[in-house]
Amino acid sequence: MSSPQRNHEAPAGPIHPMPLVRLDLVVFRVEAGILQVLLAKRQQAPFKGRLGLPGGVLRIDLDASLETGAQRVAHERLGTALPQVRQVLAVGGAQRDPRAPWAMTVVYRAVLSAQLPVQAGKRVQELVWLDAQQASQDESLAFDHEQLIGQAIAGLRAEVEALQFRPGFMPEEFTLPQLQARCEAILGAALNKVTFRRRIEEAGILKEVPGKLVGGAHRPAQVWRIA
Amino acid sequence: MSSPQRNHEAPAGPIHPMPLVRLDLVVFRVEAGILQVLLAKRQQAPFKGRLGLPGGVLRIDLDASLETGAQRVAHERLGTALPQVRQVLAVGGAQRDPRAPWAMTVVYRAVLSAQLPVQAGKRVQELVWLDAQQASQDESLAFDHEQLIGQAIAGLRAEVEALQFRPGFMPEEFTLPQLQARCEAILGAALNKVTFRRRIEEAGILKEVPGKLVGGAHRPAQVWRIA
DNA sequence: CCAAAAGTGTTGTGACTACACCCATGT
DNA sequence: ACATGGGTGTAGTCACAACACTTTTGG
Repeated sequence: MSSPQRNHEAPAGPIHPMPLVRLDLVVFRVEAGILQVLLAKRQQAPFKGRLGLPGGVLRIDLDASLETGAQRVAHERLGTALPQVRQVLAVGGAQRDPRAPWAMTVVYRAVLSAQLPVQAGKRVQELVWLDAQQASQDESLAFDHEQLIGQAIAGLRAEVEALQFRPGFMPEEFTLPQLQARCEAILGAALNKVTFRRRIEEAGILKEVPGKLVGGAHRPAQVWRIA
Repeated sequence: MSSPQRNHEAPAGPIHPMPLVRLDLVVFRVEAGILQVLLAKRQQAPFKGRLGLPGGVLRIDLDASLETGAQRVAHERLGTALPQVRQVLAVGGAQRDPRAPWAMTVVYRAVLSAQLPVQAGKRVQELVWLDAQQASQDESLAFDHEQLIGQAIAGLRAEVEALQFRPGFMPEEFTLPQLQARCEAILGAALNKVTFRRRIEEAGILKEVPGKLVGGAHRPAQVWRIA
């Protein structure tokens, strides 16, 4: 009885105009113990010349879903694939963007694991890494992007506190001190070494690789992998 | 309300078709110690006759923002205002809804505090309260609504565990046993009385009202208010 | 042998739980 | 007086943090 066959049946009721739907990206990395966020200098109005999140318009002819759309935007604007994007939230309203009578944005976040080379792509003048904590309070950013960054940081921190590491969060192989340092940078606080290792152990999310890695000029550390 | 002021300076680039944007509601209540979710029997294809989340199409001529749009849909479909709606997530894709070539949904959740009388409104045949936990695994619901319900439950539980009670979560005045019972129903687990009260105390989110309330035929309980 | 970082054991503290107990009211 | 649920005190347990310590490498 539920046989959706006719794909172009008229919607029950009048056809209403739809808003402009954009996809924006909050891309993080950890550099020198600091959580940084990737911002683009805007080439167009509004907020021309200011810094804002890289993003693009949803293309219903190209994107199979919101998430794959976010991946496409990453490719076009940043020239790289993003590991494990996660949705932050959606915002929208009539006064959001002067280029359209009604505009909304779906925001995704991702963490770059290694030195995935990010390079400016289509319609991006320049890409800049800013301290994420500072950017989340920087009123000079375009739109309400500083608030979106704050929401993205909150979500990322919750995930790290729960030790939910997705593939792509770290390089293929890494040491526990490296992982702990990364977590500390994201959380903005020091973690206890004993507790951290015990929780990792109990979570059972890592497995060791029977090989070692030099750590400068000292005792080498055990190498691990996710899952 | 907001007159679309034709700020149409041609968007830099071609104008792309936009998806159908819907707003769906996950409305909870607690009845007899069980967390329940409100579902509507669908009058139209797809999934005609099945149960699904009440929702409606975003109207850029009526809605100032996504959130106020969710409120409007609540009024139209349920005949009531929803206290403190919170966004769950947005989902969308090309194959989502046969009525449109590309459709997306922004999902909001809310908890009805008292017996706010919900009644079927425009284009709603019948409203039903189901056990929320069961509904989150009920494959017979329309679309992927059982997954959306699961996400909404997870978000609600996280909020309750953090003791983040918004106005409207409870009636104006209530007792601690009532609040604890409500939390237990939402979490689906018993809470320790001592710990619960100590955490409430430390959080400082409630204030007592110098008045009492009878609790059946026994010792009356202290009455509290939020904030 | 020394420095420095990796990794482990030990102890104290604080939060949660279980349990017991007192309090206030209606019958 | 008693039953019933509201409210509080006490002791045991568990997780975490601080600290000390051992281990392993390069110089």
